[in-house]
Amino acid sequence: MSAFEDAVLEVLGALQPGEVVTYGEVAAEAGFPGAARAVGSILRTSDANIPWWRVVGAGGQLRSPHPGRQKRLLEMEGVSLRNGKVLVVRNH
DNA sequence: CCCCTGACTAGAA
DNA sequence: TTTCTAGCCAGGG
Repeated sequence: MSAFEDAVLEVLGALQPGEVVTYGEVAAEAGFPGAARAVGSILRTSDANIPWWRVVGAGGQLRSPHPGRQKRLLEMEGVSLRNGKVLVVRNH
């Protein structure tokens, strides 16, 4: 496991229900600003039990390969969506 | 070391 | 508003 993956998993593990973050934010908080794309790679490959549905693209877009499932999971946690986008993402 | 891929982004057309 | 382009980073061949 790389230090990068470790840091990212830690950040994701700290997320609470209803808390949504963007790929870029996760990368930054993990200490690798600019590695948003690499964060996506981890969600795509990692087998770890991580709350992947709480990670969205910039602007609240659902970029996962299963937007329907993601939307359902988010709404189940009380996150409101509008046109397939999350309204409030943790902003800078 | 080179080249390509992708659950990313910001900015220009 | 939608589409393209050019940077970005970690992985894999």
